[in-house]
Amino acid sequence: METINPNHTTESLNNLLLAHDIKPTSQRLEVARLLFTHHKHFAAEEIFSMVNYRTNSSQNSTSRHNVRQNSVSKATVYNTLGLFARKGLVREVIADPNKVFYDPNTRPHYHMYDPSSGELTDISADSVQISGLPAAPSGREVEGVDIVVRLRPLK
Amino acid sequence: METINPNHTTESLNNLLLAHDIKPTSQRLEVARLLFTHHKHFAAEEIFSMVNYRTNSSQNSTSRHNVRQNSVSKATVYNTLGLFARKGLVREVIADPNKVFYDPNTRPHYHMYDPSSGELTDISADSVQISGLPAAPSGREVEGVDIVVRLRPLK
DNA sequence: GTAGTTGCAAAGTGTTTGCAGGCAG
DNA sequence: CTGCCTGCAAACACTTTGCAACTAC
Repeated sequence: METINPNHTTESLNNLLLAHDIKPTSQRLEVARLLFTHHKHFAAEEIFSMVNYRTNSSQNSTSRHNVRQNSVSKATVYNTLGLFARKGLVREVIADPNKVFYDPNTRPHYHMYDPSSGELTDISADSVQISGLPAAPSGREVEGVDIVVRLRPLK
Repeated sequence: METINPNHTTESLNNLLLAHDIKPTSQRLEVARLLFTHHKHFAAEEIFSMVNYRTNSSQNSTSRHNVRQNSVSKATVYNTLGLFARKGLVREVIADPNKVFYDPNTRPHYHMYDPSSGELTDISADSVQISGLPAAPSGREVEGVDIVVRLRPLK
């Protein structure tokens, strides 16, 4: 289900952050790497534990840019994710009342969610047509339209 | 914004609960009354405080069915709302990561949410057309499709 | 130096649970 | 009597905050 995209070098992640007006610190790069090398939606707690209890397999031996920090504090993970979301690098997905998912895909698309497995998958916006949604009331504008197809196990 | 529908007598609420296989206790009737006499979406905490810090204006003098309890505990409010949702009396709306809204309208419809005001309003399903959503993966079925039009204040 | 960043622990918020007592059939 | 219902307080999960130490330009 989860695929790895190895096309993100530390260099390109660096540029990605800079392009979004985010100063690339080693912690932020750690979090960004997780988000952008896995095609998957993560909750903050998952990111926190992945960053801390896992040694990244690639470029662990001869990385010359930074001393690899094996830990990013919880506060920093949350702050970083909030920052990424504010800067438009990732998108928050509200599908489960218990946690926010962070989605590295910021282009319009929708989601399918299975609460029983916690699995959240993308639905491409290309095939989906919606019409007839009302306009925003005065003084406000539409920020986005979220669609969540909610699944349950077959009886 | 909020309208009162006085058409729910204690009697009809009683039948409503019974029809949904819920034993009508005085606490459950309190919660049901709140949900069904206001055309509004409530969060659990709101219901908790409304039930406890407000005297219901109607039928306070000569109600002969139950001694009016001026308080419903927090646990009971949450248990009751969970029960109502499980039994299909109300619907949970996941629009805000901080709280679950309970919607007395269980027929298909969508929502518009303004996080800055906390206001959640209905969008009738009649006018909205969606097509192209993928089928559920094997072993699962679609429980429902949630659409949330997310608003923000105009700049 | 100065401003932004980090980590820790503590606090906070919404929600759930364990359990003893209560009430209804 | 028996089983469900209730209320309290404690526990919980996720997230935010205050603050002192740190780092980079």
